[in-house]
Amino acid sequence: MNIKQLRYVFEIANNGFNISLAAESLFTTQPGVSTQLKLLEDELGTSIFIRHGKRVTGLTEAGERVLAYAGEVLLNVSSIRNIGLEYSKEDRGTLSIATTHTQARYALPKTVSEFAKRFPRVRLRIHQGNPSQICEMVVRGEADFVIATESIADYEQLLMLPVYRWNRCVVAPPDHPILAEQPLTLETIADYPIITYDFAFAGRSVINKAFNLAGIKPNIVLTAIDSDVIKHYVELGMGVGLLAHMAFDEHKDQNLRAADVSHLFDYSTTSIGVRRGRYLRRYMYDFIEMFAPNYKREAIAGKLRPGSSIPVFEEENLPLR
Amino acid sequence: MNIKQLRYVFEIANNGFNISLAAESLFTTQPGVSTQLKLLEDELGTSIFIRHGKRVTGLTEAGERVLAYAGEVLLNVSSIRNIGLEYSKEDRGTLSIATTHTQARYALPKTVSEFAKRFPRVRLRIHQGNPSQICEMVVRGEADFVIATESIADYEQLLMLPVYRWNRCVVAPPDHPILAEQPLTLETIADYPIITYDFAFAGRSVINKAFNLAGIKPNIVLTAIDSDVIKHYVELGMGVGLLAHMAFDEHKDQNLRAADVSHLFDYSTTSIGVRRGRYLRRYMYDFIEMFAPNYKREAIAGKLRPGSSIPVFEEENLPLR
DNA sequence: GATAGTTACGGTAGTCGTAACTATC
DNA sequence: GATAGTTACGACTACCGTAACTATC
Repeated sequence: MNIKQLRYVFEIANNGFNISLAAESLFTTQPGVSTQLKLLEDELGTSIFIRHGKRVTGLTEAGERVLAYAGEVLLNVSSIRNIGLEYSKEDRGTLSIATTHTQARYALPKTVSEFAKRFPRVRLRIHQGNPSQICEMVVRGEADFVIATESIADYEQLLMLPVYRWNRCVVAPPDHPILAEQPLTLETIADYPIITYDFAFAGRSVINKAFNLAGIKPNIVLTAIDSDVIKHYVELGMGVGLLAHMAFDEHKDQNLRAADVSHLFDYSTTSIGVRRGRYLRRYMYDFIEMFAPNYKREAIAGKLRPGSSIPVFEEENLPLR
Repeated sequence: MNIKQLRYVFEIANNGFNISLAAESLFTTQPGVSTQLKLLEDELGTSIFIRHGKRVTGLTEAGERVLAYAGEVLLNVSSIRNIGLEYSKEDRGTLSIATTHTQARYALPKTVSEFAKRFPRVRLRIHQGNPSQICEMVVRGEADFVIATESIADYEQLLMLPVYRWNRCVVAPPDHPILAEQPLTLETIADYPIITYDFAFAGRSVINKAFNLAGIKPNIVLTAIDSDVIKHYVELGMGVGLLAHMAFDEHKDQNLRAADVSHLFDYSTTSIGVRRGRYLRRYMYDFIEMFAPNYKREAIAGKLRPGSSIPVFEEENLPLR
């Protein structure tokens, strides 16, 4: 058994059980992957993948278990590599953040540019996706952090640090009648066509919950994954926008007006998530601290160590944005 | 980087930073270990061990971290091997129990012989040592289980399952005056020379605590790691024995009489401990269930998975022995 | 001078890519 | 017939053990 074989297994499973694809993403040839897989299966005395004739189609029961441990090995190996880099090339490296559009566009820029100034030799990478996609990127080790809102408490392998809470506002063109309604109620909002986030996304479920509880069926005419897209369609007059407070900027969005609706919806919490059991470079801790000043290096390091208990973080006293 | 190199690092650290010794315990040659270590250090770009000239004397800061992750890798690799065995040689394997003399001699025989009958092709191995030794054997992966009393809550890497509670009795030759004293008090016991367990051991601290609280200084004339040794010296008239209830057998110990002293000392809890993040063979779960029927396979498996929270087990309703 | 570790060297074995072959859809 | 996977083969590389050398205690 060797690390390469475990990586091959991992990659085959993450490429739809297609050995040729896996080989490509491993920058090697298909027969090589095939042979190494066979060697590993022979050594273990049991097959890892289910085969229909020659085609690989899924994991055996043993394979599922092997895959889980193989993933851990790869994670640990990458941690060791990172330790090497930490002590040999202190100021160089990569920081890979997986996040949603809203965070990338409205919450992160300040921290990211500060970080880039402080660590000019660290390459930054921002990946976008929906909450489950970005979480899985971190679980698989393809990204260092995930920054997203809710729905991410489900990943046992992620350590989630709540950072701030936020709520929503209604946006509309300056002359829109909804802006005259005081105070805004769910009923009023439901009178108009609504444009808001896609269901898979950032706090959308909170919106649904509020309307459901009130027994109101809102008229959602358009959903998007992206605050800018929502705002654009609101400008075109397609309806009123319902979006995160931070996504509205009085100066930039001069064609729109916003009205706070914090009283109508639950607050959502945005968290930063890291893979448990992973070694984090010092600059990664610094990034966390820049984004969420209440999380100090040592506190997180302790929680990340394998075998440490799942901490429950206070969500009450988080800053609002 | 490869698994072998990580194993070498691990073994060097566990052999007092002596490369020659490590090579021996790895069944290979010293130059081989030396070379591979150098290769790994070169690849990581940082040294793992502190060197005085050519002598290796300790771990660098980076090395400490590397070692921790290397240990995880080796654990995961052995888990994968075990999965292979589980699915290819279901009924064959090894079960390695690290425990104290008292457990091995008085608590385990019934379970062990039952187990041997049910799994005739599983090789059994019982290691003895003091609580910290045997815990570390499990942490290092040299044993599958540790069965011991207290002082083992400190190992974050071990999942401890409390199994039963027990207390102590005083033993003495049949004509000894202490047997006439009713009821027995700490003061009375302290009037006689006492023979009991070594300090490193099984519930010895509970004994100290009781005397300390009462402000009494007991006259402990002899300590041993072994109930049989204690009983032997009691038979010789050197003093009264203070030992675990289960270590006294009315039929076999006909030269001695026992008096219960549960009212004088706190109960001690004996637990079975397994390394977190390790894959356990089915027969291992069966062993646990035979020794502690309230622990079912699925419950433990869930707790063992990496990243799962540290469970707190009830100690209140445990059986007494 | 005994113990511990590194460097040098050669035979062996494992690895990887190309090519040919086979099976599935 | 196109896609997916295995087997075969040869060049190359890595590995391991012996031996010689060097440093520490």
